Amino acid sequence: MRSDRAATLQDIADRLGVSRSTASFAITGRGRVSEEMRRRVQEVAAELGYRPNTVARNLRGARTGMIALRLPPDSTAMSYYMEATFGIVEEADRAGMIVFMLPTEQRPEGVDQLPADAVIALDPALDDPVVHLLLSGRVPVITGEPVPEGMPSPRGEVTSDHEPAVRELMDHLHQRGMAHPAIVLPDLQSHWAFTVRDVFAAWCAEQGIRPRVVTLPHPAAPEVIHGAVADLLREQDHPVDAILSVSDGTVLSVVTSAQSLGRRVGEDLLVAAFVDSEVLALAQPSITAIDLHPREFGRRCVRAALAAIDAAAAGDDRVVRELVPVAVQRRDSTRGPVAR
Amino acid sequence: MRSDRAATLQDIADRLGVSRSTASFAITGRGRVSEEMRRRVQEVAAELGYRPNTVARNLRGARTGMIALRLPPDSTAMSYYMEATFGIVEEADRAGMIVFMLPTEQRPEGVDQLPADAVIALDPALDDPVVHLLLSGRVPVITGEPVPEGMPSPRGEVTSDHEPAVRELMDHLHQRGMAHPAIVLPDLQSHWAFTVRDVFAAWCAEQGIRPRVVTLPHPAAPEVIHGAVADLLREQDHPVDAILSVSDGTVLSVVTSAQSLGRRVGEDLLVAAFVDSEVLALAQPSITAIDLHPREFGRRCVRAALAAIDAAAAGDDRVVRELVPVAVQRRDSTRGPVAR
DNA sequence: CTGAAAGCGCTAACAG
DNA sequence: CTGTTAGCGCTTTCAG
Repeated sequence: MRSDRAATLQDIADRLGVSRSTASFAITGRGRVSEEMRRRVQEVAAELGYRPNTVARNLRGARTGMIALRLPPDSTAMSYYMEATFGIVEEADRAGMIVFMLPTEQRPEGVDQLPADAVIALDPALDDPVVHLLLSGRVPVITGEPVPEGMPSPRGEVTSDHEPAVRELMDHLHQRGMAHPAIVLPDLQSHWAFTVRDVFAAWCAEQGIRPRVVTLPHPAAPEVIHGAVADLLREQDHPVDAILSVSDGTVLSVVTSAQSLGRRVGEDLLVAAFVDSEVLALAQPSITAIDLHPREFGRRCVRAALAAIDAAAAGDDRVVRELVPVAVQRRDSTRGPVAR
Repeated sequence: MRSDRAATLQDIADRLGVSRSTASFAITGRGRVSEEMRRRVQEVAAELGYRPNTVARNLRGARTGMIALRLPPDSTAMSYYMEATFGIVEEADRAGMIVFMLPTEQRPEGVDQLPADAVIALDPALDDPVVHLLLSGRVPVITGEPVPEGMPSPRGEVTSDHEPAVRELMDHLHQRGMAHPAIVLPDLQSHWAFTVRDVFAAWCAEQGIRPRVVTLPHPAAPEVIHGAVADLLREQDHPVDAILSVSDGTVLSVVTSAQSLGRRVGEDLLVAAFVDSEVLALAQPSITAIDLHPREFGRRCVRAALAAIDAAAAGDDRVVRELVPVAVQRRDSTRGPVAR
């Protein structure tokens, strides 16, 4: 029954012998139109399988109905970003918006004028030129995690509430007998990496413990991780009894390295990660980690983006801020000594 | 120097005292326009920071410039999809197109009339109603992996060349001493899962080996996997000496379960996965897997999509087909007995 | 309560 | 070689 080309407002109007505008008002529910008319329009619309042409609608409204999403380069392995992305897509969909992904190797040309109403940039890194361009462009940018010092300010910032969780994790490890912790950091120029490092250091200082920090290239090859773990476990004076790995991919290598060096993870060596992922629950022993609630985080990014779009339209240049709670997932890798 | 609103073709035209169309032709390079004129237009365009308004351009061209991407539900953990997505985004970008993601919980309403020039659906599952809707909709669909029997045919199919790789993997395991293999399958209604199962069964039949197939819910909880592995290893008559796990998340649990049951993976138990991911190289022992080249796969999907778009415009309804080679990554988990 | 008409920014006949 | 003009499908004043 339906023709090859999509039905337009004009088709509906013609069918009813009314004008386009009447049909439009009836469909959007915005204008003054009789109840009877609205009913008939809806009916014909349904019959013709009418879908408003979003392109035309957006052209008219000087909007695009789109949110651009920038993930950090080299993020492909982290399920965190995948989850966050789905959260973003889900919430955008509820607002009738579409999420498109920026290519990792974005050509800088034109990136300051994307066909989008807002950009969401997750974990913006200080050394990511694309993010710099984005931030100085025309479209409002919301970052997932704040921008590191030295970058232009975004129009919105959604932040995970890392500090209390990191402290809770440290306290938990302490309770389970940790005396000589080490942290394995990726060399990422992101706010998240910086925060975790600083809170770790602060906690250690408060406890009068020497903070051992190992920085590894990102992404790190297994041998590199293995070497770093071996170094930590072989230290003569105070062999490490807990290793905190910032990224979830790395922690698996940490565990297997430690095991191959004769350590029993969860017993004589505690291990945890600062970002959770499905495989950490599947591993054996299961690995304690901080659940960053990426899906909810993504949803909040979209809400911040919508707020920023409205604000920008109203000439309001306040920065939207949101804080997302996170949770420590205690698992077997930090259960502590079975027998002393 | 640049005003608040974005520059338009009219702005350029006014500045040069020419007409919009001249500016348009000069920018797109399509029309007949003097070299001199083109140069001046380009110059002013650069100066004003002109970017063509894609929304307007697409409205005019009755196109959207967008490709919709549908990932299977419950795919969040698999890095395969993330890689494939980046390949898709990258290649689409080269063609000046944008990739937006469909929400997992897509409302069926209107899905047959998406604002997209093509849809790419990865691993379409027989029981996914959204894919059915998509396939009977107006916009051409390209599937990554063929649709299972019983679904409408898509306009394009990109397939991984699984069979030779699965055979190569089986031969490899056989060489390394495998006598009693088992396969652990997720209960996915996808072509991929069906193919892998069938090739496994065929290979076993040719060798006169009894094919042991265990089907697990997807996603499977670690205890479930552990239970299945325990059953396989405890079989009295012919305890299994090789476990093939279809999904990459599951294989990690298989390894740790086997280890906790006293097996030495890579020595007295061979383990491999049918889809590779970064963590499999990082695990210890590193795990043999089939590298599906997801990035390249994604790129091919886009090329097929572009071909399908052109074909559809030309009224041509041939189905575009592509076969992507895959590669077995041999790692420590299938090294075989150190000493017999 | 409804119709006519303008226009969002762009492209592509068709004239000159 | 360039200008004029007519839309793409939609929303939204402004008249009636």
